[in-house]
Amino acid sequence: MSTAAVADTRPYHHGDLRRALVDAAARILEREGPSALSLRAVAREAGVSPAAPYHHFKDKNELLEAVAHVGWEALGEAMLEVRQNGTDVQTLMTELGVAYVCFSQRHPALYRVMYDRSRDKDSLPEGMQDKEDSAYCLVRETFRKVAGPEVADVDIELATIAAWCAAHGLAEMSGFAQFNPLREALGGDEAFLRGVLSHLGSFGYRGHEPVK
Amino acid sequence: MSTAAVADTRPYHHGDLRRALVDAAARILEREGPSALSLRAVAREAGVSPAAPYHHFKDKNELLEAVAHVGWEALGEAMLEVRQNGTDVQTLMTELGVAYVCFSQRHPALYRVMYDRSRDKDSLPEGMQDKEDSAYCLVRETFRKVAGPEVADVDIELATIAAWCAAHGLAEMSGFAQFNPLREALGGDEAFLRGVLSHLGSFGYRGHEPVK
DNA sequence: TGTACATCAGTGAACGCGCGTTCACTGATGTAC
DNA sequence: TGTACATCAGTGAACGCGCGTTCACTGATGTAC
Repeated sequence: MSTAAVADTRPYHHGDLRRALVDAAARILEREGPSALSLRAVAREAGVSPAAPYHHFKDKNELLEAVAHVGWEALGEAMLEVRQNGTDVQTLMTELGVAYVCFSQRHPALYRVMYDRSRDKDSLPEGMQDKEDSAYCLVRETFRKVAGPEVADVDIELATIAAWCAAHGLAEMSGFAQFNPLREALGGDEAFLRGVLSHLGSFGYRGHEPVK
Repeated sequence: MSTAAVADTRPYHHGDLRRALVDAAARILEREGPSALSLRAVAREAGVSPAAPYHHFKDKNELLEAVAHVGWEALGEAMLEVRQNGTDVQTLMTELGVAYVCFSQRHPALYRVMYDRSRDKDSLPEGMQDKEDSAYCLVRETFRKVAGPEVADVDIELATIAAWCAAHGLAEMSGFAQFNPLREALGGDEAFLRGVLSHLGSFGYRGHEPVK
């Protein structure tokens, strides 16, 4: 009884407005897309005045940064889950790519914010290449295993970058209408993704070509 | 003498304002980036009132469409130039990729507008896959030559899409700061691009793998 | 060749809008004594 | 345990801004006769 009133009337202090704002931003992205993501809209969605966010973020930029950060974490988790299904190391690469692209398809607006911010900064999120448990490093380690110990680090790194670029490109383009006939011919979207990813560098491949 | 006055005073009617507006838009993109590209800014840059563009474009959307169209044409031309240097068909693929990425580096803001519009429409520019002389078809034909006649059309198409995705991904990511050490180690940006492009699918490669 | 007139391609002022940010404020919370 | 007070985290009104678009207009051009 005594708690009923408390549940009804929102307290003046929110408790964890910072997180609530980031969540609200994510909801707006899912619902209305990146162009609707204004500071005011986020505050509105969180049920708070337009000035409130300034107690938690220096400016709009910093809020977007936090949103993107959450996105990168989620993308990393989605990719790390693939590891569980202990298949052979060859198909693992393709499955990582599929996981990457599927994430971008599930959260297209969030993915766009993530990359827009990266391009504005000309930088991937900090630490992505270094943190041992990052998705990027998982890809690199997978290449390492496939390649064997005699392959130079440079080549592993280049292959990792190439794979990451391909996944990003496919993430942005996989929905294009031009691919629909092919997608249907192959029996659905995932089959299409696997098809594309497994044809990376198909015919131009010249064996492992070390950097001189 | 009689023409001096004409040269000084701009005539009331512009002559080719449509083209002038698209040019102005391109200039703004080079100078200030995509976020500065408003209809009003374009009109200002072209030296014309904010209402003038409406005699040539239905709305802002249609103007951006025209800007993107010019961009795609230019990208196509840049790639078709590669054909001239009649090298072997293997390195041709890499060089096409380099041409693609270099274009995006020379015109980053324009490139961004091009792809932003494509994603909004979920579609590459119309006819890109069909027009015989398009860059996309050049890539496909190149794959065809490398692969030989016994390879199925589906596999050629998938390989083309994969290559295009990789080029797009690299175009958007090549400037990232994380890659600077590697870029310098390889001796410059073009070497870096060639390195990445030539490592596409390196170790995951399982030979040409036909779609069942 | 001249003239009337329709059409085209501009002008410039105005519209309403949502934005990011700032400001003085106030209610709630935590802490020192 | 109570109280004074600093600090924290909200409010809501206001700021100036640039935007896309519309409107009534006007100057220039082209055409029919």
